[in-house]
Amino acid sequence: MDNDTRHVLFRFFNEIGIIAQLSRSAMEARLPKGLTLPHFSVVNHLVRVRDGQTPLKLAKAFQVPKTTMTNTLSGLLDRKLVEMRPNPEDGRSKTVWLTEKGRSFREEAIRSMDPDLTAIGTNFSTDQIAELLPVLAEIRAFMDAQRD
Amino acid sequence: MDNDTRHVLFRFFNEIGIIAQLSRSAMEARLPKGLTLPHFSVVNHLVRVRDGQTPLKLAKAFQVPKTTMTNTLSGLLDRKLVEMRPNPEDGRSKTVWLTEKGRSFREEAIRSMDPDLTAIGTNFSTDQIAELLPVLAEIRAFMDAQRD
DNA sequence: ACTATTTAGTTCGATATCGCACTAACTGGA
DNA sequence: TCCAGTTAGTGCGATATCGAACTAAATAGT
Repeated sequence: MDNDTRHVLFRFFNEIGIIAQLSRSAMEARLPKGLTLPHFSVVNHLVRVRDGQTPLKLAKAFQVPKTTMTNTLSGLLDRKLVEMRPNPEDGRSKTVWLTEKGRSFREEAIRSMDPDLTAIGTNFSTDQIAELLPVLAEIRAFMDAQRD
Repeated sequence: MDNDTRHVLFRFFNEIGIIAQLSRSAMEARLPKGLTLPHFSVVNHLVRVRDGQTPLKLAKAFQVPKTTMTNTLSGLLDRKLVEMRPNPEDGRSKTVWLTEKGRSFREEAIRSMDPDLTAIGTNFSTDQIAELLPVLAEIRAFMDAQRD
């Protein structure tokens, strides 16, 4: 493999990693103490997609081991942002539902992140960022398919 | 803030986060058991930039708390991939140096990642990825400046 | 020179991630 | 109707991350 190519890819993943790290800590700085990005992400996912999903399905959606999802969900349960109900279709399983508190937590969190997003939106062309999305999505999909 | 804009930015950071997660686990799958991405990154940094830096300087370069760097370095020390020497310019401080084992570890690690990088290099236009770098670097630099 | 403040690094405790192993429940084949 | 194998979720132990508090050394102000 070409040395320049390797270098480009290394830099690419390096930039990606740093931005991910910075955005994560920026988001967590806005969340109530004790809540992390995964907590928000799960609640957000339940709003955007739909609630009532099983923990395993969530673990797969976020590509984390199910033990990690168990842990994340227990934090949300402790704070009553979600609740569990039995899965009528499978006695081993559960379903995860948003509470009112969970929905308002999400809205509040999104609102609190607005200043940071606005800062980026005003300093960068949103169109330019939007143009990155297809490439990023392709790369993400490819890597996702590779992992196994 | 415009709802569409918010959505674009959310998706952007979401894609970034997923790619970071996937690339991290892909890399770690290639590393010797017990070594993580930060371990590799530090060794790689010492080769690319130069060794003999202080732990604090490394912590700042990677934007992690110094306690995290202490922990990462202790893993590298245990495996004799780096060694510490006193800092002649500051009695409180240390300097971190690569060992021969550290250098060959880095080369071996890079070699072992080649298949994965090649897969991406052949399925995507490297030029296209290279074009993303300036934008990503700008965003990274902006966010970096924001955090405080 | 002396003291207060700052700085480099570590220790400690809390929490997140995640592999392994376990239980309970479902499924498929005789 | 059994039983073997699979699947959903959890408990536990190991390690990573990181804030708070500490020690030792440097520095700044007087």
